Amino acid sequence: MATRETRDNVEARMREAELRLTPQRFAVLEYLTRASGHPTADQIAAEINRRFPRASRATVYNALKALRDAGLVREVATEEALTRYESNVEPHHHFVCRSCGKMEDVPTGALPAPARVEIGGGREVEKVEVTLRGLCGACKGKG
Amino acid sequence: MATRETRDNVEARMREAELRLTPQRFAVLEYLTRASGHPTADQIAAEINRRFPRASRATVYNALKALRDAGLVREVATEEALTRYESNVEPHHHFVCRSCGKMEDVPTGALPAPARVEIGGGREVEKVEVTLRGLCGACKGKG
DNA sequence: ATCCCATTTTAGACTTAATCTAAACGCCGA
DNA sequence: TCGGCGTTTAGATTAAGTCTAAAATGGGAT
Repeated sequence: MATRETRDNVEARMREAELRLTPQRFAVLEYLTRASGHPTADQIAAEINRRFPRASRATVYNALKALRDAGLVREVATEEALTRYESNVEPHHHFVCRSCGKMEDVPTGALPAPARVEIGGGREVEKVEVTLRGLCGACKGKG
Repeated sequence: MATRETRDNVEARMREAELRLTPQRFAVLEYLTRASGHPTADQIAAEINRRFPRASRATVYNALKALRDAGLVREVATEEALTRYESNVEPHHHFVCRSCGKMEDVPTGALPAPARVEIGGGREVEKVEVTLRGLCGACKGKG
């Protein structure tokens, strides 16, 4: 259940971001604020549809896009999707250019990421993925 | 062009992994060995189809799966796919359980990942994503 | 309070990555 | 060489996400 405080806070954040306060958009942010996990767009759509049975997929994606652009929510990619392959199986990191999409290898030595990681919580870390994002040399030159 | 050395090396790696040496599978690994980038399954399929016009998508995916299971190729997820959302926009890392798929936040302080990164090559790093993968406490308990 | 209109929502078709299926094929050990 | 079983094939299917055009509406202007 959304508390009064949560509702007011969500509303304030949306006003501050100069986002039009539609009920659907509001519901998306309100749900994400109290959701403990990292819901997928589908899970969010299911929740929104409980209150707005006619809400379409596009509405949810539109809302998420607007909230993301406003810096109110964050997107996190998971591995269950478009995949790239390489035969270099030695440990290394990746740099992905946000302009041209090119992916480049980055030697492990370039970053102080540890081989063994202990984060507690009874979890067993098997591997660490580090992805750097930004502009590659070529795209940076083009302005 | 594949050199004789490359072909022999690819063949040896497949034999060592006890993988049946089909021409299509061979071509996939051979292509990945000389490909400098990080091709997608589609790009790999296009290349394979130049030599095997009747090769189907499933063949490419089967080959990649077999090579991945044998440790000869690595899969790298990119951001262009299934996305999860959260309203926590403060910097932090993620732990993803390979058994139940649950994603959990990991405080930045738990890892020595730097806020600013310099990797050279004229590239401008705008953000660093760190994803830890393994077994969560609950799944570890279930054996 | 009402009007207006740019923004947003809606329904559903469309795109694309990846998986599944069942039948035909072919690698490789005996 | 032969035969079994793993692999390939063609095409249907699933699923995430995008697109479109028409209808609805938030919120500033009057």
